[in-house]
Amino acid sequence: MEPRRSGVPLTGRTGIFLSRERRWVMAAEPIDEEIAGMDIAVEAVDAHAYELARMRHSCAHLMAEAVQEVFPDARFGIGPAIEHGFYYDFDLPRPLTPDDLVAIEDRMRANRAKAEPFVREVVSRDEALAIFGDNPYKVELIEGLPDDDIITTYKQGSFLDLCRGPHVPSTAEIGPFKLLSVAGAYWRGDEKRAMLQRIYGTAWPTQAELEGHLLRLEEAQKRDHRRLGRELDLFSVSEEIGPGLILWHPKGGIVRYLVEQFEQQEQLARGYDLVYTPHIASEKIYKISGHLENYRENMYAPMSIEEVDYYLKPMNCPGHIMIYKSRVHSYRDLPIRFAELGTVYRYERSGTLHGMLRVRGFTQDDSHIFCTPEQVVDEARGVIDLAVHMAGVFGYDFQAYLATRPAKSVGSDEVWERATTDLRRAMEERGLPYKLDQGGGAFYGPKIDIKWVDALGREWTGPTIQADFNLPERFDVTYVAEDGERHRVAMIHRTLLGSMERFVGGLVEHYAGAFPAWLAPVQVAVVPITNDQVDFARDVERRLTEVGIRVEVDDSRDRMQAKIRNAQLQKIPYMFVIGKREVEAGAVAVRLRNGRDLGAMPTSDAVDLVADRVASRSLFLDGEEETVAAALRAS
RNA sequence: GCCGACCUAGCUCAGCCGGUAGAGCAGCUGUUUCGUAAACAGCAGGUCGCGGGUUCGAGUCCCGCGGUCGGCUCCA
Repeated sequence: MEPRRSGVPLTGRTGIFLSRERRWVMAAEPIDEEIAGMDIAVEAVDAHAYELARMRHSCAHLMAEAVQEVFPDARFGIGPAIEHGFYYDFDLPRPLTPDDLVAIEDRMRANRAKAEPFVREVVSRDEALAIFGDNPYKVELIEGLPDDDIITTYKQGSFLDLCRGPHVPSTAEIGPFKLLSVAGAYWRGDEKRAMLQRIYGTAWPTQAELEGHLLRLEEAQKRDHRRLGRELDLFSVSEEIGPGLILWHPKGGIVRYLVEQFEQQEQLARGYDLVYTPHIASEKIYKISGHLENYRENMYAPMSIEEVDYYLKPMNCPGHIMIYKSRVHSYRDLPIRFAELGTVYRYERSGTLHGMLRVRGFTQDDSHIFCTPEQVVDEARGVIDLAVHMAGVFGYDFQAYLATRPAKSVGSDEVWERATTDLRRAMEERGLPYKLDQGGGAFYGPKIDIKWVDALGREWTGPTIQADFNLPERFDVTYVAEDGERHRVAMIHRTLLGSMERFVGGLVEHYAGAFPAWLAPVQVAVVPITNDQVDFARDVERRLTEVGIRVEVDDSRDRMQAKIRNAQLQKIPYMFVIGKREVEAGAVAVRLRNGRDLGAMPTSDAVDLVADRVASRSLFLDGEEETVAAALRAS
């Protein structure tokens, strides 16, 4: 049988699969055909993951049973296992309250204790329709099943559900769980359809694992860039300025500046040219580019300037193309790499805004590479090199994806084939392992997506390298080849960090606000113990400032303990404590923000230590940290 | 945009069944000058998100709007 949309033949295999939506998809045991309508990107047929997902899915049923007890009129949607737990969607007579969750959880525990068996039964289509006839959601699911599909139900206790399974033998085998939140969710993810109430929960084999997971959630909360952004005075959002528009405070500004400087230097060293393009542009350009046709819902209303409509730019590509087209280019000029920290404005629906991570105005580290078709592989490889380098500097792991042709797209099959092969080759030649993101490409071309994997194992938008067949056509972008004829140029869009907003927001969470020395807004806090040491502290400040180190002297009337605590809370990497002894010895006592006390050392040594760590963009504050980290990696 | 929750001092949060706003931290002033995560005291600070309604009386109840949060959808 031909898999419909999956691209991964599953027939005859047993197991579970992690779909592109990061939802665990369970197959019957054994699979007698492919999973209907599922867009499978990643397969994970390992026994442990299988059992975990099975247990979580059973927990979803346990929850549904409890909901049915509390709300006899409830109609049930779907209840799959997901990455760390499960959810179930319900159509209920009234909104759920936090108290409901507690009640449902209590019933779940009681029902689990009954050790009810999960009973599988094969039913005919007509039987299924009869059983679930009063539930339009289940009816729709049944009607969507292929004609020859085997339809099964599972029952535990009083709860009967249309379900492909599999399940654990009895509710007693469901591990420790906790219900986490209620949220609205469209039926079948379609915003034109009914909104159901979704309860999210998490479940684990052991209590320790459950607690571990809850602890990780807490840790993620502590790292929330919105909270740290306020505590560390990095940025804010003002209702008066407007939602989704970021105000960068001085301390956030310096971090952004340093990241930008670093990236610009790297680009200049790799043959990029820096360009600048305006924030608004005439409608003429967006008619040619197709943005008014295809992207209008993300663009802000135009302003009229002497009878012509002008738009805030949602992308930088048109500007870069116009720079390219300002003269005729020989094949000898290519590749040409235009880079710009381009600020763009896009309309985002209010409900999607999220701190610095999802905003309405942002600055992309954008670049467009114009080259010959033959140069695409080399150029893509060059970008990958740079991307891998950046990941290393910021201390991210990464995972690459090759996103292929989506259903709605432009261009011929052979052009797609060629570009996809080029991107694939670039990764393979570079030895970069990647996963397939079937149908995840842009409408105008395939792309490589590299996701940063942060300190908590979460994936973030990272570098993306996209081939574009659309714009070179629309703008008729050409070069003159050796044969003296004009040929169509190949164009690559690429961004490394994505946007400064999202990247710096992500960095805050990755580092939990404790930036490495080179990025720390304040690198050294000088702490005189009493007023008698302030003059010496000023001296130390001067010496640090002279070598470009950002320093603050805490000459407040606080006690030393309070000064240290404040520096600590600001996550300042180095504290130079100065008492009577240090002044006499011309020394400073160095304390790291991790609590380690390096003791007194000559001021010049301390300055050198910091300067060295800054210059090398080290992720570690001193040699010992490095050693410990290396040992952890090795183990 | 949709579903739900929330919005009280710069921050974190109290505020009962409607009776006229409170704490800690931060800030300011004073005293203290002290060896590795919070000295002590005083002062000041709020159209309780905004607008309307119910009521003798609204931070508390109702409606509308805005914003935030958790999701859905979408995405750099």
